Amino acid sequence: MSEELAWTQEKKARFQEDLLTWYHLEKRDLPWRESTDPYRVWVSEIMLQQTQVVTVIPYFNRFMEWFPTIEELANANEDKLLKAWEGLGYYSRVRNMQHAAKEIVETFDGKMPSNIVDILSLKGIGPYTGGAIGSIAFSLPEPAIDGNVMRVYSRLFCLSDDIALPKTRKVFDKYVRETMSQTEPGDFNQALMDLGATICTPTKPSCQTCPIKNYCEAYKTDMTSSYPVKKKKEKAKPLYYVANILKNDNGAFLLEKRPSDGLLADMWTFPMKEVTKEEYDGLSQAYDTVETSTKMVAEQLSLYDDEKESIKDKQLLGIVTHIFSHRKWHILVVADTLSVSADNCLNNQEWVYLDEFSQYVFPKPQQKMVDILKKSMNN
DNA sequence: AATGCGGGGGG
DNA sequence: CCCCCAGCATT
Repeated sequence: MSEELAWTQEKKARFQEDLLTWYHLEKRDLPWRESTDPYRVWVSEIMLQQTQVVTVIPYFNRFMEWFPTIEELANANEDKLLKAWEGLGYYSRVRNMQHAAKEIVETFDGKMPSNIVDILSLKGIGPYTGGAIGSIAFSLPEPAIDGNVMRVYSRLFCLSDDIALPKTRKVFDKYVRETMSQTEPGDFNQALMDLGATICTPTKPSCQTCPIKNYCEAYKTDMTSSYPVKKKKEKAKPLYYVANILKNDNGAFLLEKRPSDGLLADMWTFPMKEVTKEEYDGLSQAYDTVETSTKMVAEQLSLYDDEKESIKDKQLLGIVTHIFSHRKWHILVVADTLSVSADNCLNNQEWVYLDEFSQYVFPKPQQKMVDILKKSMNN
């Protein structure tokens, strides 16, 4: 699969020099690069997992204001913590980070440990993040292999291993470990990330301006478009829902807290009921036609069996679609046109006024539903 | 090794 | 509509 690494020591040194020189001239000016404080490096690297730089910047700045030290992160209120991450996705990242912060306070005197074994022992810190923290904050000669680095190295050495496979990371680990700077590992790793983000891009890489093109096997053979090799992922499975917007006599809306495990754990949404594709199609048809169908709709819907008597009229406000990694949600957003009484909600539910919504943590699909609700109220 | 876990951008 | 971007925990 992979060819032998046959670079001389001299070639490795020139390669590192060329890459580092480029980085020192061209590196992006990013808030977390103002210092190499381990906590700032840690927060930024966790946020940057599966998330683009432009998205992370405002979240990072606010997070450092809200939780300036590891100790304050360890003691942070859970709702505020989740609020700091709202909209960023992969919410277990921030839960794991607080878990690790508590470990650091209890076991490591409140300071990020400076050896790679202890760094990697912390919850939420795997090989990539551990290498990034170790190299940037503590100058440890550890690789930090993310998707950018695998793309760069797959082209550099024409490595055909499928980067979607877990075992492939070990192949790249060997190559990066053998070619990386031992004196400036942090800058070397960040240079690779910047190169992957700005020059050695997934499509149409800017090879002419690449500082290491003369070392690149794929560039020499005009094969950059063949790398990296990556297995295609499965399509998102469609799921269908009806979200019910209920307003009580006081004008508050019913929100529901999702379970503590699984997708969007502990976050708030309008109550949602999963339906089959056939029910979904039937309902959207019914809503689209006439009022005479509303009774049928109410019967089919049966969102709240207890209150079925009160479901007299419903209105389709809009449709929300949202794509996750493996699922695609199709949501009919439905409002009751008649108020219901202000008592009577389940343990995981609350009646909330619109101007209080900002105090609740909403995932993106819910934010889209709120937008639809607000728009309908302006009409 | 396979799966679950969000959300963004561009063509 | 399609495509691309992906670490870590869990099992």
